[in-house]
Amino acid sequence: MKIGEFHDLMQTFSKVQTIDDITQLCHLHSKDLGFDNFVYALRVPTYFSDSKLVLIDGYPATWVDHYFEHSYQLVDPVMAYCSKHIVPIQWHNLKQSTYGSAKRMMQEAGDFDLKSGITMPVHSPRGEMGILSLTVNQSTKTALDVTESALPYIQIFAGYLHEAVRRVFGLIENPEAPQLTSREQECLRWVADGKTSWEIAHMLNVSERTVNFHINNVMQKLDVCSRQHAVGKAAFQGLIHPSPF
Amino acid sequence: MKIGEFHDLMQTFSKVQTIDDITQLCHLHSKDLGFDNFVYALRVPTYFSDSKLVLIDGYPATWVDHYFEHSYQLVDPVMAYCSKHIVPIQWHNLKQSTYGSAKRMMQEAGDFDLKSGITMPVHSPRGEMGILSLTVNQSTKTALDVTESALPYIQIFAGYLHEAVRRVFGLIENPEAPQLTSREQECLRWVADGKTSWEIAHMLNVSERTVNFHINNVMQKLDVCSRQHAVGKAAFQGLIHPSPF
DNA sequence: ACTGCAACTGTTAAATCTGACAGTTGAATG
DNA sequence: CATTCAACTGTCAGATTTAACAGTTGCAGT
Repeated sequence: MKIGEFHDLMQTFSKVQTIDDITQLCHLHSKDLGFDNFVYALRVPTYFSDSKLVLIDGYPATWVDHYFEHSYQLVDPVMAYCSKHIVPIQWHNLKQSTYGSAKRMMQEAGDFDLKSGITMPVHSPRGEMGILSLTVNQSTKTALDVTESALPYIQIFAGYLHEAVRRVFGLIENPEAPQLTSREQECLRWVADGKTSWEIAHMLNVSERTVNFHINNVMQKLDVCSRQHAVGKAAFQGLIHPSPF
Repeated sequence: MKIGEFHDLMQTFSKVQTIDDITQLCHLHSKDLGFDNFVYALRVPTYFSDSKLVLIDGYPATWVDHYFEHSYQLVDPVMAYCSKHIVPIQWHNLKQSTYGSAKRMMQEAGDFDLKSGITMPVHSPRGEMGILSLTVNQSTKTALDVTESALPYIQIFAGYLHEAVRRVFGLIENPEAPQLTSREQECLRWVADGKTSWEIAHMLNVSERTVNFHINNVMQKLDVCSRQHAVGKAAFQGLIHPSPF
């Protein structure tokens, strides 16, 4: 398929309104690219101590259960790759882990018909991470050719898919995100960099009271009652952008 | 050009060792796609109150100076788009801002021959944001066709470019990142979520002293001397992953 | 001229954190 | 069996933050 056509096809993602529609499209497009199965996982951080997981897949439910029961996400070499990179990887090009647990996992995946595959990580502004994997039931030369030639396509695929899921879940706009004034942002940034009120006051040439005043306003706007939490929550919501933009 | 060929071309990015090489490749590839000029900007957070900016471009230096002198990054609609999205945008599809300043900016860009363009944002695991813009000196129908058909290509282009720059700057692996024990991570996460020592102690069923002990260890490992800073620095270095992975 | 709002300032009591003191216990490893 | 290391615990002085009190100033838009 020509890339222009494929790109046009992907625009269907920009209209959908439900997860079911997205699932249908994923089934369709992964078949088009010659794959037998797919899985898309989106991690949406809610707090540091918690996050939501959105799963869209055609995987055997038994495998998915098995995977999370054994906390395989902690040893999965695909996961390790995804948390560091932004371009796709074919499974057979992953460095073979020396850990027995990782090896065992990949073997068990094979038992569930997940033999060859390609995975594309997508990272978005608030730290959400999406992972799209496309799989083939075989590990023949032909199967590897399928993953090879899918390299460019999966990047487009994963991008529009990820954007669609973010849109459906309301992750793009964050209407609740409070507006911080520039002075508030400034103080908060210095707090996040470990400065005390006294230090910030001297840097900004204002009184310590003023610094506390601004930080207090920040804490109220963020609905928290300590600086630590303010830093954590703001970092989370992307409210403190590193300068210059 | 076929996408397979284009993808193979992009693999040249995975070998380069210097920014100069990368610049050459960008010149080459943007010409190939029918564009007159390009700019790639990478924001690398260092602290919350500071970040490094890597610029790779063929833009008129006078425009770049002009841009930063007037702090246009704060009103630039392209920037605003990039900080929220992960798929490319053609400039003529950007919502026209009601703010006079944004409109004036786009007009001035036109005076510098930046008339039509397409931009692709790339976000990576530690919050670095890369922006690749390809431009045409005209705003004719033909120019818009160039941007239109570049939509799929620029996604591949930006991905491999971004990965190359990250590699060259050593942003992928972070060898200095200290290892936190599981208990230390646990405490730190709760701190980032705004809990006091007393609260954490009760949640973990240990004494308050123990919580302080762990957090103290964290602070030493991170070389900081307050909880705020620990949270900020850890969030920055990606040391506290939201569960489950 | 009136309104709204960001930025700014002083004081004090109570809560919380920081850094210093010095250890025990249990699991894993060689 | 010796060693290493994560996890755990107590106390106290001094620093810092939090939450409460009540305002002034100057700019921008209606």
